[in-house]
Amino acid sequence: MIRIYNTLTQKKEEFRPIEPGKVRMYVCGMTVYDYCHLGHARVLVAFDVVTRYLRHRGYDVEYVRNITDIDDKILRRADENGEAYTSLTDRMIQAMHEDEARLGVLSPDEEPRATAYIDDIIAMIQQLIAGGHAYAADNGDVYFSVESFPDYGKLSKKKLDDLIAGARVDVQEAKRSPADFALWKAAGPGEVSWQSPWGDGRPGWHIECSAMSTRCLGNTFDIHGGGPDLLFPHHENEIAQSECATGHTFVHTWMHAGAIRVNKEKMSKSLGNFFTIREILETYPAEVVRYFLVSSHYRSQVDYSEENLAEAGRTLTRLYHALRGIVPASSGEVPETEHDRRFAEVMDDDFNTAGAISVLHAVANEINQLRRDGEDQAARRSAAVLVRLGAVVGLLQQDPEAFFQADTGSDLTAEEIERMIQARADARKDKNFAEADRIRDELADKGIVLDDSREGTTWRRA
RNA sequence: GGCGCGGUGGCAGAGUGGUUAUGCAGCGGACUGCAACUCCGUGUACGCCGGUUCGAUUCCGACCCGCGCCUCCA
Repeated sequence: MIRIYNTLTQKKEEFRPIEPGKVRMYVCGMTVYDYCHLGHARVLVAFDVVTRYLRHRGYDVEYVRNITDIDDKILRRADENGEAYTSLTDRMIQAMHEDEARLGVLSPDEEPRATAYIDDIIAMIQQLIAGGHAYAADNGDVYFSVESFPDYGKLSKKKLDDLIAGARVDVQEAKRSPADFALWKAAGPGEVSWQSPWGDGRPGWHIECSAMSTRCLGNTFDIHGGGPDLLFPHHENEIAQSECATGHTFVHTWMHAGAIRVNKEKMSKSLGNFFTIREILETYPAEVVRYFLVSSHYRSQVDYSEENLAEAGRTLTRLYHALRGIVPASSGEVPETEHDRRFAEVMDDDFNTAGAISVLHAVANEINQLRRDGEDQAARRSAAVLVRLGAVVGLLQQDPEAFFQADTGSDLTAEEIERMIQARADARKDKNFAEADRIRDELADKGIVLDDSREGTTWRRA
């Protein structure tokens, strides 16, 4: 039985999909006006693990993650760049797909783009107006009337009175209440726009997710996820829009990832302290970044630091060492082990990847012991377990040599390194240890570490 | 101010009413020409004060500290 923490009820609940065996999940994806940063990576990886694990447990998962490709920030950035907004969004979408692939994030089943759902968006706004939940203002905007939805605030636990009194929200003449938010924004002269019953304009920020999720997954679906800062207002507003438009419960389980921090401050656009994924991947192997993200629980806050990434690298290296130089048995031939059961036990508890990783280490330890004792067949079976459990969290799927020898940052080619290793082997045979050590030191200076074993010497990047 | 989350060993990070998290780093030993890798062994923990309990790091309350959202942000 899988238990998931539900932001709506603020507790872990037994997960029961609406349709047995089938999971419908929607995750808020990117607004594509810039490269993805580490915070995006966290959400991508977190829900990638959720999807992989649910499938591992036998569920048929329909995973939808949208792309918001029309929005004020996009238009502003395109304008600054002097390019068409579609050229900006095309570029950023392609970059996002590259980043995802490098992090081992599987593609969602559907990736709806807001601009392809304008008709659905307009239809939903019409439903809201017809139901008395929205109104067209004199300026051509259409607003959602927050007071028309008694449950407003149920996700973020906010009281409408506090929101209005706090009123850091836009106070605009056209709004009936300061907490009302735009469903449709009238276009200014020369701005990108679509035709609508209220004049030319574009969708507001929140409506596209309501329209796309409903269109792709139905009025009510199982899981809706996203980053921590979407909880309010974005997800709160989605609930209001969808439940008022359809008359049905929108989502059963709300999941939110924890924030990434840098130097004890939240990493955010407004603070300007964010790292893009591609920036980080210049310094660290992608799988190390993924390991770093998976090594703590998806809801906890994590601190990005060089020290933490370096440690993730050392730890992942240990796991790959266990797999080095042996061919895992075929997984189908290895029945469920105690490790598989333990892994499922911790993952069933709200996707506890930190606990799952401790199981991975236990398996690696077992492999190393078996190899020490010459139990090669048993070691191959345990290796199969390690690889199949690693797959569920998206780790350890590379050939170990590829992991060890990629991105050396060294000028030496593999051939040159092999030649030096051979020269060292010759020197050792002649008991010329001074020369052997000189070669080893020279390689170390260039970021190459040697590992000696009975079978010979292998190398890896430091 | 409103709402919410958290304080675990040198560091990272799970978890539990009484019994080993795990990893990194450290220390001792084995292996090694010496190292690295690996193996064996090993130390240091649950913010503070009360309460409940036979027993609390784990439940309850107060306090201190940190953080997030309330504004574009994943």
